[in-house]
Amino acid sequence: MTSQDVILGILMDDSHSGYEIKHKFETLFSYFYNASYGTIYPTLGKMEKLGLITKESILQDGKPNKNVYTITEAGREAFVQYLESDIQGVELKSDFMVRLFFGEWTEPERVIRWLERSIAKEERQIERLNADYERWKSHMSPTQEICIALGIANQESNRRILLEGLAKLKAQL
Amino acid sequence: MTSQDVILGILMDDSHSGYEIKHKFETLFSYFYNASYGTIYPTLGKMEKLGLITKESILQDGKPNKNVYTITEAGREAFVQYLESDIQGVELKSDFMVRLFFGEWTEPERVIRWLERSIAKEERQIERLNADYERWKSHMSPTQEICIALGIANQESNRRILLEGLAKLKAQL
DNA sequence: TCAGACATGTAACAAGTTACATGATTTT
DNA sequence: AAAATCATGTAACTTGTTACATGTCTGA
Repeated sequence: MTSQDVILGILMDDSHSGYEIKHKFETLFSYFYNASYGTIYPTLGKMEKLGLITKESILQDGKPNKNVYTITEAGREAFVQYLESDIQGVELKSDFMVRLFFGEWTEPERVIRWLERSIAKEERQIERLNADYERWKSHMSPTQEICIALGIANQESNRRILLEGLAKLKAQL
Repeated sequence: MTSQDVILGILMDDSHSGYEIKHKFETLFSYFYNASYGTIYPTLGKMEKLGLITKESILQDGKPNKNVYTITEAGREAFVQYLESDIQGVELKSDFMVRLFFGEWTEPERVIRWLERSIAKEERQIERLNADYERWKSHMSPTQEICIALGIANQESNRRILLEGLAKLKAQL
């Protein structure tokens, strides 16, 4: 899976600018994929050269021009090819879990602070995902529903385990 | 969190070679962090130059020499500084979830195959994590227990949601 | 006899982030 | 008056992977 594949997926049902694509990453998507402008803009340029997408410049008043990209037939074929390729394993990099693993090398009070902040973060995320679900569920595909259910269930399971762990650590103080 | 921080953490309670560090990544750790030899060896070299670790070459017969690294006082201080720094947010990159999100663009049979394979994978991982826990629980710290509990709970929640999703998709066929 | 464990290291390449550069409009 | 939104793009840098290079011993 490359950023090109993900951008093709976003352009499959509608044309978008680079700015809008970034927005989609942040709202719908950030839970399992993300990319910065420094990735998005050069990738769109490369994809246009490859003939996977076409660019249309839209003049706006008061705002900068918008470059709206539309997927081509070749782009659709490339996306289908991606869907037919082997699935890559998930990559997770969690600073929080690394610290937890090495938690014995710092004061219990600090570890407790880590846990409390992490729990608060999980709770904010659960609320955000539930709100996202409420807002978009009417036009979400069945597989997208599984996606968001995975996210919510994960965050709820994290919350539960962290609360249990926190209670145990506090009992040992 | 850099690979240097994680390597320092591993060297905190015992000296190890690069090969052994890689092995630790793969067994204890791969769930939330990993690095290849191409990262480990150059990082160890850099850390030695910085005075964070010292190298001792051990001659072995029948096997290649082993470079065993030991953390220095400066290394311990650097590790403590890492533990005092801000926690970085988790980074997740999941090809599986991206495909699920775009699942409407391919045949339902393919999506069902993705789900079935993913469920089988989660089940293997759950067994592996449980086996790891049984093997190491006697010398695991309380925070390490939280770590492994997070991993197991996550994988079990994924399994549950995927099974539910699979049933729904099959019903719609 | 062949795969896998043991063991280190480099070079080429790929991928992605951050910071910089620019600037009007709208909301707080 | 400041911050956020809208909008694009590049250059320098960081980080990391993959493949190559080398070689023995052990167990299936």
